[in-house]
Amino acid sequence: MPELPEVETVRRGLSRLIVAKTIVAVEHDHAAPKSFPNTPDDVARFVIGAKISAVRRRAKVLLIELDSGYTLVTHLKMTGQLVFVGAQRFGAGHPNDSLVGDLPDRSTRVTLTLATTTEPKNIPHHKTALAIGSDPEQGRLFFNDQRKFGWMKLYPTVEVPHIDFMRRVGPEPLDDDFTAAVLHERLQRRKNTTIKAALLDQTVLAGIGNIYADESLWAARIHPATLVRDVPQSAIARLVPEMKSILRLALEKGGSTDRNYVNAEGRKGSYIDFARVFRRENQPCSRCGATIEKIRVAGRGTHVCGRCQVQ
DNA sequence: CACTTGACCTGTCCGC
DNA sequence: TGCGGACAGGTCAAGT
Repeated sequence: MPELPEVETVRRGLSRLIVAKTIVAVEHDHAAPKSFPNTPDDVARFVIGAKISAVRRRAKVLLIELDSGYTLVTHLKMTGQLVFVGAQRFGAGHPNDSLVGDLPDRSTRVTLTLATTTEPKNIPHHKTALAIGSDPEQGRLFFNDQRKFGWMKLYPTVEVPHIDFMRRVGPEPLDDDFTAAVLHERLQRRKNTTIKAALLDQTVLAGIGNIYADESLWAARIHPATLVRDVPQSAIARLVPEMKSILRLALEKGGSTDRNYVNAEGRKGSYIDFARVFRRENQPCSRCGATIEKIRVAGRGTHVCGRCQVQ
């Protein structure tokens, strides 16, 4: 469920909370090796003692860039969370809009302990933790994931653009040069599938998942089950600006918390309160008053107004 | 190549 | 109250 607005919200939070901090220890759940597949040796050499230089995003992928020349590439998939807990908050209470209790919990896959330190990196390879002398621990970054679909993986930074997913992924919908003409062109390869399946295809465009596909198609009055070849260009011309404004509003609201999405501080997003169709089955359509239905399109639960979204 | 379906997981909800 | 099964959906692999 973390889609573009959720992942971007996490990125912004992490940018503020963890950049310029040094990773002094790494723990991970050995029972879930796919969550963090790197070897202890690589972790000791390229993660421990490295400083976080930037946090970037491409599509739904987060890139935690280290000054060691390596990047922690992270995909939250459906139930992943990246939550920073500052040292001052250990043992403190939790805010009302928080979804996470004391961490780590049983969903925790990876824990990065962070500190502010200027010590030179001279770390024996066999060490898994860096002695930091009197430098205070600044907090911990927890990668939690109930369903274990998500992962965090270390790549050389220069190789990140060559990862299969990165090479194939489509344009960012919020970029200024993403226009209806661009989407129309990208859709040519998926003429015989439904418009919803095409929007979910990350090689067509980046960052759209089930929530924002349904919301965008409602806004543009396009039925999700319409075949791409039957979607008129005028409808694509409506879709692109609607999608952009929905994604911008979702960013403003800190994303959508449907199940367990939280931002880098463990707090929920509130876009779902503004959603027009998502999770609103059996409620009246805010545009035409007909009852919103939940159907199945592209193998996904799909929310649609059967009256004002035309096929 | 285009397209669809199943697998990966665990927590929650529904019906019995 | 317990329990089996359906369901949730991002992406990749395998199938048609």
